[in-house]
Amino acid sequence: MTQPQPPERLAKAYLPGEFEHAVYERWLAADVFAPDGAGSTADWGLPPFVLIQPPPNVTGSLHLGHAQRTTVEDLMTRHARMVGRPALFLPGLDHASIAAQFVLDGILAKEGESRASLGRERYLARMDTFIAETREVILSQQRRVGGSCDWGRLRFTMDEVSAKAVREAFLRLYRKGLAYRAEALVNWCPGCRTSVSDLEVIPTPETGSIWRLRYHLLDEATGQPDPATTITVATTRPETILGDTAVAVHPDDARYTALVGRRLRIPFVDRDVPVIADAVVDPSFGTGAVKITPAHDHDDNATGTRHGLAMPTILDDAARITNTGTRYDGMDRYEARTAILEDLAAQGDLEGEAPHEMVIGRCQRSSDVVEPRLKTQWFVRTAPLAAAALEATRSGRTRILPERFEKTWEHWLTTIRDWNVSRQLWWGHRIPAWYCPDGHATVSAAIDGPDACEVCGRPAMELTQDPDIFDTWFSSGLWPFSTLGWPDETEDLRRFYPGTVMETGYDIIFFWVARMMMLGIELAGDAPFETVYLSGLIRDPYGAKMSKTKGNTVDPLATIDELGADALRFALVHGTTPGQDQRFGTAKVENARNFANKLWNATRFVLGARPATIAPDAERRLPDAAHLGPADRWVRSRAAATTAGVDRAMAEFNFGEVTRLLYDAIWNEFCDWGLELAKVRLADESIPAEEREATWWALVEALDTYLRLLHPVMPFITETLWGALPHRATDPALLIVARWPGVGDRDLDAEAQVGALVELVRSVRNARADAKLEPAAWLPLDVFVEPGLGHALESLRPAIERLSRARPLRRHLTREDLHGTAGAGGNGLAVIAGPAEAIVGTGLADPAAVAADRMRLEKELADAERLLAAARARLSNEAFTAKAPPAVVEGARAREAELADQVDRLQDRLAR
RNA sequence: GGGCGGUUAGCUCAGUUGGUCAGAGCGCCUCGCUUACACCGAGGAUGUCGGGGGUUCGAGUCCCUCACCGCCCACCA
Repeated sequence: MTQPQPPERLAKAYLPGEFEHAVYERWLAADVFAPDGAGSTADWGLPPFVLIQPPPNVTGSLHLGHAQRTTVEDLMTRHARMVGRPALFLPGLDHASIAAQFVLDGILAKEGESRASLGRERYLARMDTFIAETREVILSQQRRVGGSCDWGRLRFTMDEVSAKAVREAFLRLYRKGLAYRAEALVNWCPGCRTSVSDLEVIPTPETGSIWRLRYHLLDEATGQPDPATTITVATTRPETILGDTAVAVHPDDARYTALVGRRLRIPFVDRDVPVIADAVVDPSFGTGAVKITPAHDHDDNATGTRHGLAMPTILDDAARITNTGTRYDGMDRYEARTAILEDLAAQGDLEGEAPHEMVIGRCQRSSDVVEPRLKTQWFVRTAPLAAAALEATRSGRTRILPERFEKTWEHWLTTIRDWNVSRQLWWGHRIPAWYCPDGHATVSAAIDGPDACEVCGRPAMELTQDPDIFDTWFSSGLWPFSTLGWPDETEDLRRFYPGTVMETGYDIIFFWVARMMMLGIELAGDAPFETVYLSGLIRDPYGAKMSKTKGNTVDPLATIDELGADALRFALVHGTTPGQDQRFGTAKVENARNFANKLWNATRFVLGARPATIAPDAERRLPDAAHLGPADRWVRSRAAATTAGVDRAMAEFNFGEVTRLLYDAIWNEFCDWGLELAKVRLADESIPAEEREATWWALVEALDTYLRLLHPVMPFITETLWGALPHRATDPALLIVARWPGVGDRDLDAEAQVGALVELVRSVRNARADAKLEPAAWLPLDVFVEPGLGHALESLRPAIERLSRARPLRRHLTREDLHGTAGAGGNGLAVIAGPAEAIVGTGLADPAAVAADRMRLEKELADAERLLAAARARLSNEAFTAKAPPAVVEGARAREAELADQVDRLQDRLAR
């Protein structure tokens, strides 16, 4: 460990921009981010903590969602590090093939270029230059937020380590029959010119039309259409009649029973197709007769398979009509729709049109209407993988937080369909499958591909590689182990797989989390993480999802520039609940900045209040217990209580609670009372030096504890302030690798005594404010406290005088004495605060003040009587005393006694 | 059509296993530049915890139901 640095000077004002960058540089220089770095905490013999982070898109820039994730991830990592676990927060980037291509295509379009005009090779070269520009952006932003990532282990899903893992993963899946190639219906986006997964199709409610079309049945004798016998189908997609290969009706639908088995002619293509019976048809919908287009509709495809129907494809990559031999070939799907409707109308077969509410699948990326289409693609067989993933969560091997998402998880994995992993894009991992002229497929993990066709032995030169690439999520799904060098048996893989916590937004639970689970268990032999922590989404102040197109994004960097990264981080977790969306406005960040400012100034005060008998560079000492006053003991005890609370909240992943506890403890306890009570004592030369020293050391100790506890959330300011405090010889130079505080002993006596005196001061202030007395005026205060409080009162007398602006403060040893002398005749403001009572001397008070005081006391009496009545009613209920736990009944009795006493005293006072 | 979440002070939200839990921040009102902090301090006001039932000695806290708002999943042409 490095020697502690001498205390630093703190600037008068809290200016986060002045030190955040420098602090980050110090961490980097000290090599504390790597779990095995020179400054790491890895040597304490605890198991590693591995945080798995969703790698942001390489072309992206930081939005609040990233900042929030980074904050939560980083705070867990920092906490683990301080606890002493070798903590790995591995940073990375995702190549995001479809998203990146979408961005680049947009840029190219502005230059008058396109994917097609450049060609694959030049396009990919262009992509390389593009991401070279963008990749540093997001990484530097992550640093600004304070992510304590191990930059030496930075991974990119398109780097060679990842590429090797992708090839190997696919080969292994293929060999086990878990990856297969087949012609199947896929979701085709005509805009992106690729297939997309089911998850990337967004069901969009829209108002369209539903048309009724008339098909002519064939005369059984002549085989020609019978103008008199027709069947009417309802469709929202008239253009697909060109691909119809049947009309289906429900088997029990009496209207059509006679027609089942007969044939009819599809117009324009002149195809004769059967009327079939299938229970998929809902007789109550439309006309009860459905046209079947097996190549362009998911339902119809299933129907077609059941009935062995032909499946002609009638749409090309651009969703133009093709292959029908009609005049519609070459027309766009919507042009063709219009044309076909016109033609049908012309021949009298368009029976009607009606508006229709429906749900249309649109591409998540381009918003184009997705077209179901038959295509030969690679698929991953998900059933066995999903079963294993479910087993992992059901057995508790992997825990999902918040737990309610387990239901979603279960549902999705039990109904999952095979995963289409082929994409007709260029930017991504090329599928490592080669085909020989005879159509045999050879999958190879070798970087140069196979030597020969594994079926017929044709040489490599006669083989051609599949032009398609993998779905981005295929490589992302390998992230927890591909980043560690898998499939090689690396030291990192051995140490850091499986990971500990995976944090991400609940919106990618299926896209990413499920895929990591499935692939991790199958390929790396174990579930990739112990805990899945799902964060809520950040929304704008009006509750809308933030998006660039809406222009309602908050730029985290601008916020950091203005208010500091610590404030942003604090605001992002303060008052939040796991998995719950949060609306986000700058007011929260300002509050957090104010809190940081408070902490800054509190530290400045403590440093400045150092008794002269302690050298500026003194080594940190524990206060000598014998010299501690009640307030000092209170401060220490409250720090212990806070530590215990923070530990509990951290263990429950309840980070909103962590910040709440610290905010309250630091602001409302430590600053408002701890410092105020210590202030007078520290400045009082008449108090023995050793006592003042003890007080100061107690403050330093508590502040040290709070800085440690707060460090995971507000790393920059805590590091800076901590650096300015005196340290122990055993402390490291940097807070980031300092020990997480142990839970100290509570001092309940001190808590009770100081708590009572704080209450007394509050009550006095209250009474003075109610009576509208001059706040600055020093007024005599006569006090009685119960015997147990006497010592604490005397010890804190100067502070109490100051805080309640009491001069002189006279202590009475009996209640009678207090009221008899000071409060005779009802003079002065009476204050009754539990074990303490006081009278604020107002001298010859003006009648208005006296009246106001009386009103206050009467209100207090009324409140107390009401509460007392409630308490008594409760206790007189035998069911309560019999059934409630003894501790609760005991508490109620104590409460009753207390209230009764208070009522007595108030009545007594009012009677004088 | 299923599933999940939300409905608590003017606004944004916390409220662990049911028993001083009716709270915080912002905003608002009244005071105060007291030598850490006006990015501050002292004090104050505002809620039948969405509606209705139920369980319980006791319910924002558990159960049922209804009403809105939002999200996810889903093959009705």
